[in-house]
Amino acid sequence: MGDRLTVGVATRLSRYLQVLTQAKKMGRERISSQEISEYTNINATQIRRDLSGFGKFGKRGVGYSIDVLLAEIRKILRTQGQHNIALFGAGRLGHAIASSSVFADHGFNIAAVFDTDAGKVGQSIGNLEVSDYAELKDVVHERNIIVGVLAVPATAAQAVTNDLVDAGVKIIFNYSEALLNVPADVTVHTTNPAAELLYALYFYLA
Amino acid sequence: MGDRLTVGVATRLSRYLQVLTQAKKMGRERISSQEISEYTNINATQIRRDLSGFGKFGKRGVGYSIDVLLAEIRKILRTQGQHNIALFGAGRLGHAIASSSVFADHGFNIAAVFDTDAGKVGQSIGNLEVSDYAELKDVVHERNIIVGVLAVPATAAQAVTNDLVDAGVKIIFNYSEALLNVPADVTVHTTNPAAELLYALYFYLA
DNA sequence: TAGATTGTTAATCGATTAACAATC
DNA sequence: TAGATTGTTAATCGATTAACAATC
Repeated sequence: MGDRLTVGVATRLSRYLQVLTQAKKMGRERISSQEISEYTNINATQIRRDLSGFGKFGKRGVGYSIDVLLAEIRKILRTQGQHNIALFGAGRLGHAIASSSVFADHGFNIAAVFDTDAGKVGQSIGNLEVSDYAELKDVVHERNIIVGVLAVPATAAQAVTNDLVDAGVKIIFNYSEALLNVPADVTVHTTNPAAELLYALYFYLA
Repeated sequence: MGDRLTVGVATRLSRYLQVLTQAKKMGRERISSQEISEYTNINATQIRRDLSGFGKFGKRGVGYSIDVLLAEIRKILRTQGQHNIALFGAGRLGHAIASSSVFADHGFNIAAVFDTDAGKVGQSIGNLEVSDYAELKDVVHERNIIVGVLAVPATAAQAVTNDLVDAGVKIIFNYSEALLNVPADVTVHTTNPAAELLYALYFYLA
């Protein structure tokens, strides 16, 4: 099947990957659809159905081998390789992101850090140095950066976005609350913690 | 209708609220279903359908008044009041969260900050002081804290979670990558930036 | 009036769920 | 063998989409 996955399937497979990665880190070797369900809030039958569409990866009465499932899902999502991303903003949030393993665990390598504050150029953040913002376009091309992660104030987000779009980046991950205007071929993901809390709160109060 | 919203509707309404809040901040007064669609990636027809189930909030040919829609959705989600939350972890991520307006914008007040490192007690973070972790249970009750936000290392997340569950907190917002075990009546939301990137990447590569 | 956008219908597609045989 | 869990079916429900009259 060279068919494109539906949005729903791709989203769910990504979430299984997240759980499997973490379960492996915790030393687990096998996992059942029921357990994945508890961590993702996705129905266990649906998990089995999603997976069985691509092959028989599990063992009845036993569950799924985490290594096998990780490899299979990465194959399906075609995300086995390493991908370079650039981080914008060397403030507290930028440092927190750079020092976290959450991107590295999934094959995303932070290949550059930028800050519009020229005074920060050359400062180190993790094992990287803050690059000169003027070199954005060159760095994106040289290091084949396909994702821009925005850890900048909301007031600066649109300007950085425009420069990223200009440089040809097609995926933007927005940690600010700004609403970003981009061309139709650019994808923006805005993190949304308060909205998720409101939703949890509704079911708590109701 | 005293009926409970479906999970899907509650999720989408929360996302509309996020966009409306930000659009208002940017000085906008009106917005169309098409614009909300561009920012949320939710189909415009579905947005109108979600809203029209509760009343006729828009004006044909014009769009929706942002103020009207904000008030109506808050009414529907019953999230008009202020809610107290507690932040765990006074590191870089904790500071970034405390200094952001993302929770305050939606009526969430950070009423306490804790850190398991006793050396940090009394330090200020924003206009709060880090409280003594030993007082967790008392503070949760006194300040009526209903959400715990975890900005702690993955290795510490389960222990803090257990203490929160013990103190009666039913909603946990997990910024670490740890898989948390909780009783069935406790809701955990784990942020998942890498999984969302994987999903965006699939559609970029395909 | 002309243009824009809502509110609503109807048709289709995907998600959800229960149930259970297969089998490890 | 007994217990557990997958793989799969079938039935239902909600999401998605196109289309368009109503109306601002």
